[in-house]
Amino acid sequence: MDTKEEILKNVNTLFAQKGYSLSMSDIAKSVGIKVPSIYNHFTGKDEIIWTAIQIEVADFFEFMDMELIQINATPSLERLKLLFYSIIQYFAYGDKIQFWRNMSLISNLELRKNTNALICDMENNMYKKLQMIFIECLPDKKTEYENIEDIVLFYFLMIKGLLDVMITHQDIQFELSTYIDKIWNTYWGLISRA
Amino acid sequence: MDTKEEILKNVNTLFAQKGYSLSMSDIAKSVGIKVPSIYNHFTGKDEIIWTAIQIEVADFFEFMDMELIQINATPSLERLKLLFYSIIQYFAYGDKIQFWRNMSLISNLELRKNTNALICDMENNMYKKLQMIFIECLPDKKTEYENIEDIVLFYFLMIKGLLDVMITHQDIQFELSTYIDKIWNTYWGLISRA
DNA sequence: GTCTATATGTTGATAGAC
DNA sequence: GTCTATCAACATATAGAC
Repeated sequence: MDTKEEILKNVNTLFAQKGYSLSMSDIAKSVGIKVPSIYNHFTGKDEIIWTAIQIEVADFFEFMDMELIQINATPSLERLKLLFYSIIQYFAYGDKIQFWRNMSLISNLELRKNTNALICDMENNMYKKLQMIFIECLPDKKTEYENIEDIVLFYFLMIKGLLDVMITHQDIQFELSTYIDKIWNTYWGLISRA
Repeated sequence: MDTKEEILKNVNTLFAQKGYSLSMSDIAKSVGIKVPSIYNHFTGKDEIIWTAIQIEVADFFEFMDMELIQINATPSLERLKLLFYSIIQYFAYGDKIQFWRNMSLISNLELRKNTNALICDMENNMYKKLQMIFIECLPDKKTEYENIEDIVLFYFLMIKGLLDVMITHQDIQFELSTYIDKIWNTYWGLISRA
């Protein structure tokens, strides 16, 4: 792997741990080079972080697209559950939740604005795709189409809320998988009867 | 107001903006004193931040207790809605969402552990109190007691998810109040039919 | 209680040798 | 492409005068 890729890979971990306050020396140390060498690949710290963020968002986007294709193979009723668990697992792996959290808290205003705009774009795109999945998966239910919008919104909220819980409980003993099951069952129970 | 209070008040804003990476000179400048003067009131940066966090969590706790008392005056069915809007408004005021977000992302491991433990304690306490409100407010519904637990869990998740959206959309044009109404109506619609 | 002066380390970034 | 050397600015923290 070339140095540039190596830098970006390590910045992923460092940004998750320290957010925008990660230092150039942190990066250099993790890669095994000296600080000035970094400037041969990037113009500065902001460019490195912004690149890492763009890659991570694109990665998640790609992951979601792959998942949406894959779930076509499963029975309609199972798809939403499968997708839910996949998304949670994506963020649970490594430090991804912390990474995404730090994205929205960057103290550099311009960088944060760009980042949040990127996240919103991605979410709106996902929102539309999810809506189609929902319409497909809940055809025999009495759910009106206008309600589907709200139910998709809730699907997002549930995931966001769950990720928040996972952050807060990161350092303490916690039966996560039971908790996740409970949440899904509640959600499914609620929308099935709606 | 004495200097110590003034420091803590300003640290509240600074921590919301910069998180753990706020600097002693940031604090000094905001209060209008020199850095060494801060050490006459606190042993160091960690103590200041930890104190500010404890105060904020206690403040929220107190706020919730006051709200729980106040809503007794409203009709049973309106209580949960009123409480929902109150909580959202609490966090929407000033930089409180950012403050709470930064709490869970402190790069100092020990401080973060203590902080998250504090948050969990507070939430567990709130959880129990909310459960009682729910049992009181949904007596004529066919909701079984075991379901109430899950519905309260969802009440929390919905709020957490909504706060996440508010963070992501902080810098862009966004019809927040419409969005909030939509979420509440969906939630209420779902649990009313359950 | 607040200050000046200072210690000691770290930050992001650049110049220029190899 | 990587390095050493260097920079000015900043960090947390302390000693000691007033």
